[in-house]
Amino acid sequence: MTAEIDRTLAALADPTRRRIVDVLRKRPRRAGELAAAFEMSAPAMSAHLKVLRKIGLVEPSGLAEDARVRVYRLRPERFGELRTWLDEVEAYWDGQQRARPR
Amino acid sequence: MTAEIDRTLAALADPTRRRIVDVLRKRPRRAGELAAAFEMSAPAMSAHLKVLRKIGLVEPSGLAEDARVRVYRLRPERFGELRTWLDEVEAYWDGQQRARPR
DNA sequence: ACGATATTTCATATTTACGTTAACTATTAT
DNA sequence: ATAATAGTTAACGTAAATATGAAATATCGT
Repeated sequence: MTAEIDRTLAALADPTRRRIVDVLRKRPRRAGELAAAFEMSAPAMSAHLKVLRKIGLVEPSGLAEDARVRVYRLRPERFGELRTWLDEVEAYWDGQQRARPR
Repeated sequence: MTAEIDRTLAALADPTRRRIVDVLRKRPRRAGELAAAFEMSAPAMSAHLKVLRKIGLVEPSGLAEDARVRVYRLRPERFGELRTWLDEVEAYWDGQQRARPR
């Protein structure tokens, strides 16, 4: 679905959100932890997480001892469609066009 | 350079620009051809092409018979950094990092 | 030279995105 | 019960993105 690629790209276009992905790549984090790490208000971070959550790039793993906290983790499998599209774009090399002179 | 990934994502975040890439993936096109194909004014298309051109995702191939026209073509090698980042993100696997064959 | 054509730049209007503070909900602790 | 904590939602201001028409630039055709 090409609309999903668009939404994935829109979600990742914001530098803060892309860095959130980078941080979560190492390990899951609490929402407040992320807000502090990015020196940004909790509502602002919540909005970013909402965007990422809606397209499914991150997910709150509800298994915290304290039910107030939300630990977000990455869902790397959700990047697959974007990667497939990128593959196709780069396959242009194999198509009619030939390598550019260096 | 992580800033370049950010700029690449920003350039591709607009659905029109992503589709421009898709169209150019098949073959190079004239600017006016693209404006017509997307049912959009020439200035609007020109602005989109400027964004893509600035980060180097497309390039006007200046060797047209008619010097008025600009034929834009894709530069797929410019997607490499984004792809590398995507590879790293997908290397995350269920709470653990795991190597991924290239 | 003159008018038509292709594209970009300019000026401008509208929409959208992002950040902040305040308020709300739910949960934990004393 | 009351207060504190974690997070989200609401309201709102501002900055940036995108579209349009008009004008500018350059080239082609007659």
